[in-house]
Amino acid sequence: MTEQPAPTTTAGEPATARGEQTRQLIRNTALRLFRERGYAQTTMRAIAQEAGVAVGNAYYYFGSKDHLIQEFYAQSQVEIRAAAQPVLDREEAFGARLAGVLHAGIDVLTPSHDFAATFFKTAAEPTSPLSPFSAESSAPRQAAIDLFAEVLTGSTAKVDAELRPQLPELLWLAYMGVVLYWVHDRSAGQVKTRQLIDGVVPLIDRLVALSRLRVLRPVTRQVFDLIRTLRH
Amino acid sequence: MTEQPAPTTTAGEPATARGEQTRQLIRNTALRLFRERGYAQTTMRAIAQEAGVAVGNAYYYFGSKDHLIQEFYAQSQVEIRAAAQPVLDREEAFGARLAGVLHAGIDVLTPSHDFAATFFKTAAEPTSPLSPFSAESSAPRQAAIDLFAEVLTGSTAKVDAELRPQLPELLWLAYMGVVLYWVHDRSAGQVKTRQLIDGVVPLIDRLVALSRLRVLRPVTRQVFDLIRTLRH
DNA sequence: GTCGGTAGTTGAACACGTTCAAGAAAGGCG
DNA sequence: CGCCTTTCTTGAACGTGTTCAACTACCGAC
Repeated sequence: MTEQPAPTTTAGEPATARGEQTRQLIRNTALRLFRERGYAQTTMRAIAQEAGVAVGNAYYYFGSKDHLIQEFYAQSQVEIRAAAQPVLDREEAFGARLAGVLHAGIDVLTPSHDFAATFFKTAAEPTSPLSPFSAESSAPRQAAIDLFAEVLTGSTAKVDAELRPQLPELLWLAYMGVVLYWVHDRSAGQVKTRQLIDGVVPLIDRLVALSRLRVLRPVTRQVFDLIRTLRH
Repeated sequence: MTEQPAPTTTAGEPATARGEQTRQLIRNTALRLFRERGYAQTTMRAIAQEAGVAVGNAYYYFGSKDHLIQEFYAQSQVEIRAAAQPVLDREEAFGARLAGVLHAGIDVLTPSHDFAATFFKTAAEPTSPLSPFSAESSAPRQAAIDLFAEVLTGSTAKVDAELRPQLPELLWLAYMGVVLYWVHDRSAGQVKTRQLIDGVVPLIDRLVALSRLRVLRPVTRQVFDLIRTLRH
C-alpha cells in the first residue's frame, strides 16, 4: 500500500572517458533546454535529439527526467558559493554576511525562476531523492549548511553557547523558507523575495542577539528541547 | 517562456441531477482508489472502469487527475472541522484549543499519509491550482484560516492588539509548516509530528504572551512591518 | 408528441516518460 | 591478431494522462 515502489534502476556513473563525455553532453543539453523551454515543455525525446543520442541513452546516465534536475541543483550550489565568496571575504558583521549569502542564492537562481519553480515541485515530494531532506541529497545539503556555518564563524557575532552549534542548520532551514517564498514570488524580478531577505535578516540578527537575554532563557530552552526531540 | 501554458479546459460544474450523480460517483471512486492503491498507482482508466464510465467522462467533471486531489482536500477540511469541534466547545485556553485543532488535522489525515504525501507534491507547485496559496484554493484556505480565528476568539488569551488581526493567518502558516513536517515524517504513526505539535504549541502560546512585553516591542514591530510589506 | 438545443458520454488517438532486449564499441589478455 | 568481458548505445514497445470529434440522453417550448 506504499506509494512509489522504490527506484528500479540506479543510473550508473560512467566508467570510461567516452561515457563521461556523453554524460556531460546530455546533462548540458538538458539544462540548456530546461532554461530555454521550461521543464515540462522539454521532452526526453527532445533532449536526446538535440544531444544526438538515443532516448534510452539518457536513461543510462540519469535514472529519470527528475534526476536531471539534480544536476541543476548541484551546479547552482557551486555558483551560489562562488557568488557569495566576495561578501564572505569582505564582511564581518553577521547580518551582512547572512544577507550576502541569501542574496547570492537568489542572484544565481533568478534567471531560472520559471523552470526552478517546477523543479521545486519534484523536490517537495518526500519520497523523491530530490527532496532537500532526503538521504540522496545529503551531500549538497551539507555543503549548503557548511556555507552557513562559514557565515557564522567568520562573523563577529556573539552567540548563545547552546544556540551556536544548532544555528547553521537553522539558517539553512530559513534559507529553504526563503526559497519556498521565492518560488511562489511572482513579483517582477522577484523583488518581494529581496524585501523578505532584507526584512528577515535583521530580525534573525536581533533574535540571535536576544537569545542571550535572561527573560528569554525559558523560551530558547524550550526551542532547543523541541529540536532535540525532533532530530530523533 | 513561461512554464505551464495555462489550463486548457475548466471542468464544468454539473447542471443536472444526472450530472451531479455521475460527478459524485467518479469522485468517490477516485478517493477510494487513491486510499487503497496510492495516487500514482491509481490510473484514470482504473477510476473510470471502477466507476463504470468512460475515461473521457471523468475529464468532463475534473480538469485533470490532479483536480481530483482537490476533492480530497475539501473533504479533509470538513472532517477536520468536525473533529475539532468538541475541543473548541470544551476548551477555553488558547494552547489547548490550538493543540486540539492541530491534532484533529493530523487525526483526519493520518489514514491517508502515504497518499497525501504524493498529493503534497502537486500542491507545492506554485503554478498549480492546488497550491494552498493559489487563488483557486482561496475558499478552503479561508475556511482553514477562519478555523484558527475561532481558536483565538473563543479563547481567554490576551493578545497584543497589533498581533491579534494577523494571528489567524500566522497560525494557518504554522499549520502548513506542521503539515509539511508531517508529510516528511516517516516515524510510526507519525509520532514525531505529534511531538512537534505538543512542543510547538506551548511555544507559540508563550510567544503570543510575550508579544506584549516591553523589550520585544521593536522585534514585534519589525515583524509586522515585514508582514505588511510582503502582503503587498 | 415532436423538435431543437443543451448536457452528458464515449473511446480511439496522441504525446509523453520509461523500459528492455538486442547489438555495437572499447578494452584487456593470450 | 582473435577472443571475451565490460561498457555503452539503440529504438521499438508499453502504460500513462489527456484530448476531441462524434454520439446519446434529457428537457423545455411549441
